[in-house]
Amino acid sequence: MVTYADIILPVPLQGLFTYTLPDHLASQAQAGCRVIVPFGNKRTATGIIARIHQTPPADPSIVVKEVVEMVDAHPVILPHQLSLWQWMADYYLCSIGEVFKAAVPGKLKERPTPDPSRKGGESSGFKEDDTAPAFPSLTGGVRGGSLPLLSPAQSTAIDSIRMAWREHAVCLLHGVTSSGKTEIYMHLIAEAISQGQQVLYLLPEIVLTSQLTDRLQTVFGERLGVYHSKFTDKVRAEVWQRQLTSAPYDIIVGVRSSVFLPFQRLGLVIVDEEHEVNFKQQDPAPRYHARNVAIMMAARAGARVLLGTATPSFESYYNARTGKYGLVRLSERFGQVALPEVEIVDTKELRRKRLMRGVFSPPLLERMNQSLSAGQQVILFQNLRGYAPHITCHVCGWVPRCPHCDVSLVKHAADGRMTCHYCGWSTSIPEQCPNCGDTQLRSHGYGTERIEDEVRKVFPEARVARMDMDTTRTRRAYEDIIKRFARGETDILVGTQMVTKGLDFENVSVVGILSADTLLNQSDFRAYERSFQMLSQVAGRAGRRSQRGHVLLQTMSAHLPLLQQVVTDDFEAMYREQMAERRNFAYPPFTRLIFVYVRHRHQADVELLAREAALRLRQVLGTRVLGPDEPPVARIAGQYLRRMMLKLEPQLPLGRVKAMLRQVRQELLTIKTFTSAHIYFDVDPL
DNA sequence: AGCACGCCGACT
DNA sequence: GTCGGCGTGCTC
Repeated sequence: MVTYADIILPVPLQGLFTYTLPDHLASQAQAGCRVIVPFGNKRTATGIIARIHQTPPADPSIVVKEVVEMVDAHPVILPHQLSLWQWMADYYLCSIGEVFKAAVPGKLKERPTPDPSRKGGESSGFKEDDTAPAFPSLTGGVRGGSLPLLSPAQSTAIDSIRMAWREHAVCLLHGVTSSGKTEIYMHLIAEAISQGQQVLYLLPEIVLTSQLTDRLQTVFGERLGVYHSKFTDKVRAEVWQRQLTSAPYDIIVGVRSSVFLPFQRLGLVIVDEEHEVNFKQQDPAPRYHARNVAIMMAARAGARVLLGTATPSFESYYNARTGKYGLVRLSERFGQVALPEVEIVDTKELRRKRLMRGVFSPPLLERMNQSLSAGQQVILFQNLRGYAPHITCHVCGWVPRCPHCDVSLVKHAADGRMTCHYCGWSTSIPEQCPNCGDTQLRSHGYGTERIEDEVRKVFPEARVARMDMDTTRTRRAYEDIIKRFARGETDILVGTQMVTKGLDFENVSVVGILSADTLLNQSDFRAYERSFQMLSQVAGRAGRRSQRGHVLLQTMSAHLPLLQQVVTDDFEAMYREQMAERRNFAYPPFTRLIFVYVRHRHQADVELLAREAALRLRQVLGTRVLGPDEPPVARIAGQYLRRMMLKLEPQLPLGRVKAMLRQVRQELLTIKTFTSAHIYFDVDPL
């Protein structure tokens, strides 16, 4: 009898590919093992066996090829992972091959170079990589330190969490800033591993600094593994392989992609900062939400889930309030840290009175001066990197734009270039206007680089550092900035969102939000939810243990009710108000959204395709289809984009809708003029 | 997504 | 004459 294997290949094509397994390979082949197969014209690819069976493909026109080589003697993808991959492909409307691509470190997808010390075809796995393998950056912690002591409020919270888990797989921990969620996590982790279970601790990229990992390593020592996107692919592949051995890490602290790691006895998943938008992968496919994938993964393993945050996402809070998740509150600040005082600064008024000094208002300058002269530190938040978001010619009004995208170029003074923040294209800043030849090119608006400049002018004595994507290219640079600030070697830290996330600095007494307006003026329905989250988080950086901090929130819309809610740290009021809006306008969590994107290199074709797609979708979904319209940036890297929004009420059979979407895409792409187009979906977009 | 094939334009 | 642009089709 012929043995067939259905193989997952790293391509954006629907479905699996069937190959025959020659007898000498069939005996050792298992689902989850890697294989080398011929694919396409004289190409070979590394794939994963999804299934082994005896049924030839139904389509007689398919010429079945043979598996060339087995890479692994034992599976590198476990059965529950394969099942999770399939769920992701179905739910997020992508191919399982795309999930494979995102899930597995590059090293494991390459054809392995023959290892001279072993026989071919057995190069997989880990040498049991006898002695405990050396993981240079990961070990070296104190082995088995002691757990932190808990306050009564924290102990009560832990009891409530355990209680909630009796009824719900998922529990949301709504704990105000500085309430000490991390200590709670540590106790729950210790409890899980003492029962022989493994723990996954998910964090948004930016919070995963040595500040936290050092602390965890002090307690958990070598049982802790770290999975960070700033580690090399090699290290990530090693962590993966180690998780397959009989001595895996008990705890993995990691970013979004660590939900893909193999766990053999997962008992607990912690998603810290669960509201964080970075948990959602934007591009490329799979456009997945790591929190939701983690919940699905935990369900497969029978593990409990704890979602922690000071500002819950509406989705999670709604799930908790409606009884789908357990809900535990922690409203007491650890060590009686005072809530920072948030002061709204009306820059519109101050500008009118000509009292602004560049981007700085008098109250902000005053607080900064006080703080600096008391030997304390200041954080300044500006949500844009670079020097200035626009340059214009003072004479003719010319604005440099990206030749490939529909955006203007951002001036970066450090390298004298102007750069597209979408495709990365850049060119040197011209000496004179290419349009009229004048020499007066002017900068408009402020990025972090320019803020840093201004700060140095106003506070020439202060030691200033900047933290954004430009200054933290390497993990080293990133850690250095944080460490220097933590040691008090920096007085003022200027930065993008990076400075807002979970970094605890004892000596920060003033936080300045230079302009909340770009945040507040975003045009989508989540603008206020997001603004509240971000503003509360920045505010939380001010004044920890010993003193009450001051937050100065500069804005031109000083009278927005949302800002009062930030001042009083009133999440409930914000939630109630915004939920009323969501209900009225049928937005999540009252509906599910799917964005349908079409992309083409010709503008005329993309419009034609978008119109045709909308027409066909409306035949089935009617008024649930909105658009097509232009997304905020309607051309990226030379490709034109259009977008439709599907608003689906919860009662709608989602499986059938998704099958229809796949079908419509399929049909549209077979039309001659659209064959070179792209149609893709963003399920639960953020 | 890759990759090969095949068909027109402006070069040595 | 031919190098190379990209439009098209295919991958078990």
